[in-house]
Amino acid sequence: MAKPPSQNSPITEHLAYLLAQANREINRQLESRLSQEGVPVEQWRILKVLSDGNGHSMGELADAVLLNHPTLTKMIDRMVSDALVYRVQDPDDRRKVLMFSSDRGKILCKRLNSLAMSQEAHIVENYGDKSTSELKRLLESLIDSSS
Amino acid sequence: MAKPPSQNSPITEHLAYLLAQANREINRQLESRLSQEGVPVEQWRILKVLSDGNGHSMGELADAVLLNHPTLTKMIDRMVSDALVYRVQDPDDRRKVLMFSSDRGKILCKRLNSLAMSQEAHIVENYGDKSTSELKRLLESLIDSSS
DNA sequence: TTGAAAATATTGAATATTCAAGAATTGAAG
DNA sequence: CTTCAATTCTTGAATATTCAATATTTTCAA
Repeated sequence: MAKPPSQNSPITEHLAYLLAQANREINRQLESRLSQEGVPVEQWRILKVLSDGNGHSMGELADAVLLNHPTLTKMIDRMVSDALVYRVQDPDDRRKVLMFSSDRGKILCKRLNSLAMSQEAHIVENYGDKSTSELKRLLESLIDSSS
Repeated sequence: MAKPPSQNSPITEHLAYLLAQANREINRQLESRLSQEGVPVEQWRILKVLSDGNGHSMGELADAVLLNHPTLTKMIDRMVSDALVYRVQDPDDRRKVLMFSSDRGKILCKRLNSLAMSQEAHIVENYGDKSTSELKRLLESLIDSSS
């Protein structure tokens, strides 16, 4: 069994570092694909979450897309300017703002999904089907056990 | 075998998303521990890499600690102010700047290592020894296959 | 019912990061 | 040699993120 990192272990033996490194690499690849549509990764996440057609509050959305509230607010401002999404005040709780994807946002989202799917296909090609699904399973389980 | 994500799959089925989510969670935990010493995660990485006592050029260091060059330059400026590290011009190639950890930096690094080790121990407790080492193995292999 | 506390989203100032350009040095071809 | 391209690091301006404070609405206990 792998030993845990000790005082003198290189940083590459720390789980936190390996996660950061892998995330950086994969995120860069995705970023570079999505740049074809001029859209940052976070905006793809937002459009994807909103693509279920239901309204999502800013709080829900911030959790789902891994951004904190003020950052999300400002990104949504930009997306509203680009007519990709729109705000509606929640009639049941007027503190909340419900976000929806516009038709334009939905069309863009489909193209972004294709780019993201093709990235994942590319990873599976190099890295293997079995490793990919095993890694996903372990990541899900790590996330569960950490929250 | 797990199916790859399709147009309508939730974002949680994408490897890129799972990596981002896991990284965010684990990084936050580490950040919260290291804040006890008032040090951001990136500074721990820098001190750890420099703790071998060898000089590392800014370029090397930027790769190793997952920061791009200008960001690293500015972080190093702060750490020089705090007397944690110092710059030496490389005598063999005067374009390069070699970075070294000061004694103060080395002492701080030991305390930070302990905090990081205790975090990893905590993860292993909840998540399991076997899962942790398997996850590390898969991450290393993903990084290899992606670079 | 009222008033204080909690929840939700946004704003503005402070901070940090990134992009593009610059300065210094080296390498290498003519 | 000499000059021109490549490498390395830093800087300054533009951009983005974060922290703390604010405004609004809801909840709930007295």
